[in-house]
Amino acid sequence: MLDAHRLALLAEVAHAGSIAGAAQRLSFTPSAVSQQLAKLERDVGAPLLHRNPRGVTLTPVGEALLTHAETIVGELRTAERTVRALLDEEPAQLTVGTFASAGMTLVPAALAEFRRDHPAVALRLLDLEPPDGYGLVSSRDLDLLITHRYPGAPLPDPRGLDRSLLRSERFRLILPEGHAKARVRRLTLRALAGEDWISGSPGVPNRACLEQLADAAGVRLRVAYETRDYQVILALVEAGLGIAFVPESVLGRAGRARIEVRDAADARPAREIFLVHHRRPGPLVTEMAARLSRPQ
Amino acid sequence: MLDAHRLALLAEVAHAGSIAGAAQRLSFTPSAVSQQLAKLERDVGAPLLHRNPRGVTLTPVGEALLTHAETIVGELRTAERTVRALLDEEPAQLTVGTFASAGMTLVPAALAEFRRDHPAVALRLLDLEPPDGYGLVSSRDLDLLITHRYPGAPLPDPRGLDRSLLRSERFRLILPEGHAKARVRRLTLRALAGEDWISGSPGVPNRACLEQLADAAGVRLRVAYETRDYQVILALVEAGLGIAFVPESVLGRAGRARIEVRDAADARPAREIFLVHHRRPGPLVTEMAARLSRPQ
DNA sequence: TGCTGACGTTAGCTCTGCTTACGCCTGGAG
DNA sequence: CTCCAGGCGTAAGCAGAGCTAACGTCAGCA
Repeated sequence: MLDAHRLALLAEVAHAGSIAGAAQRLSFTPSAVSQQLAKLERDVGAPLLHRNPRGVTLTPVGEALLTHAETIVGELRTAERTVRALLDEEPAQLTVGTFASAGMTLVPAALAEFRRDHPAVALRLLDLEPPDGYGLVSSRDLDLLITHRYPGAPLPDPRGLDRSLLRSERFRLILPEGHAKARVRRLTLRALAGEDWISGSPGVPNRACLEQLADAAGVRLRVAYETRDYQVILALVEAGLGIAFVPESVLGRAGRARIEVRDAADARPAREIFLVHHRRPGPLVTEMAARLSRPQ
Repeated sequence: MLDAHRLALLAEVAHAGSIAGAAQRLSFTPSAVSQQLAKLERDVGAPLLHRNPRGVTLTPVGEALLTHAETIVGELRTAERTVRALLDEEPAQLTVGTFASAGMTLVPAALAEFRRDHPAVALRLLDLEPPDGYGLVSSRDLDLLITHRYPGAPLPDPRGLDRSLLRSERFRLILPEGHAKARVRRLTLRALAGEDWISGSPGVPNRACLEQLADAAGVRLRVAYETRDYQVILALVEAGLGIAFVPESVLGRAGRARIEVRDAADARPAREIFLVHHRRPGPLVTEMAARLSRPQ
């Protein structure tokens, strides 16, 4: 039988992206982790990691084993919670994983309410960008994951977890105040093809979405500034450096003073926001999920 | 995090019913097993076993942990199989658990066919009486379980496994050849209340079923001979010592020479036979299940 | 070409975990 | 009642697993 400790180590290394990183998180020396992984590979009979000069990546066998490792670690933690619950030793801790913009908009209100009602519960927040995070829910590093999908991006395999649509959030077009195109009644992507766009780097879902929209409209957009941080995008637009699509929620309730908010007639993207948790969530998870679902 | 090895040990001890028994199966000394269990109890923070003079039984916490232990062991074995399959190292082994009478009737034909088509696959057969066996499927000690339910007996929690009804098998009333009551056209339980009955000991599902039937008919039956072995029951009836209900299949295709087979008009019990296996069975399991399902 | 950061290896020590030996307890046979 | 068998637990000792520390190796970079 495979060794669960070593599998847990594999999961940790996969998440950290390097042996040294995992070792640090676990308060071990890299050597110890390396040796244990070597033994796991001997047990399995095949290499699990590609040793790159900068960190490691998983082989196909390693990938396959990783998903199992995560469910096993999750089962071990579930077992632990079961007996804790039987012994009335509630650990009272809730770890929520969010993507950056949700962490600034959706989550704080729910978190504040939750904290008011359950001051004894230790709340932890983790930043994760999709499609990461599912494995951490499987392994119970995370109690609740808030994740999203941009149009066209694939929806990851739920791996036996419970996933529900929290809401669908449309994107708005933002322009600097007084921008020439802001006066146009019916804005289209085609009409905006000549502008300087602000978006994420290639590969970031944000950017992929924008390029897909442009393809659909038959135009080619020029991305003049690259950043994945929506707050930075807002600042750049405010400074008159370009235009962008941003999720409605990052605009805030009151809106921004020096920004014009419009819609493109031929491109109305929206991202879906999902809640992911274990099949039978505890009461704390259920309550937090309910708070997040409540319209604000 | 709990130690998976110790949890596996707990499962082994629970199945064996004693520390010494588990130790023998695992080729350890009882002392080693005892020490590991003591450490597991310290980890958990609560006793898991009642130490009886003859063997051990689980505490409620132990029971709860056992089900988790079984799924964890099962997950570990699943992980192992996944990588074996990726590396094309099929272990080619199939372990089937059956109850005694199925082992003599249902299974042999299917097993023979299977062996003919897959001579390289190692077949193992385990005898188990319901409601045991589900845990062994969870922990992958068993690939396929054939189990049954007598009328009125509770159906165990499937625990995330796949359970399908294989068939429903009625019971027939058997009497010694030339028995006075064998001439009666319409036999009833009430009319047979004065006879010597042959059945299992109290607690055996067989016996519980008989008593329930008697209650329903408003009579009290006298069990003169107790045995759970249907072959022995047949022999006793042949010898003229009493009458009994037996599953149809134990009568064999040709029937028995010195036995009269009848039905009771007011009591026509039947037991349900189930197939239990993991959610996503491998091809060998699927094939064996198909063979068993085929009417003979 | 030297420097940095990451991984791997080796030697050595600590500590886990097994065995052996022994004691305690209960239930059944004589 | 006594004795014995079978079960569990504890103590001491030893082997091996697993960690640390120190050093070696390699790729990328100035």
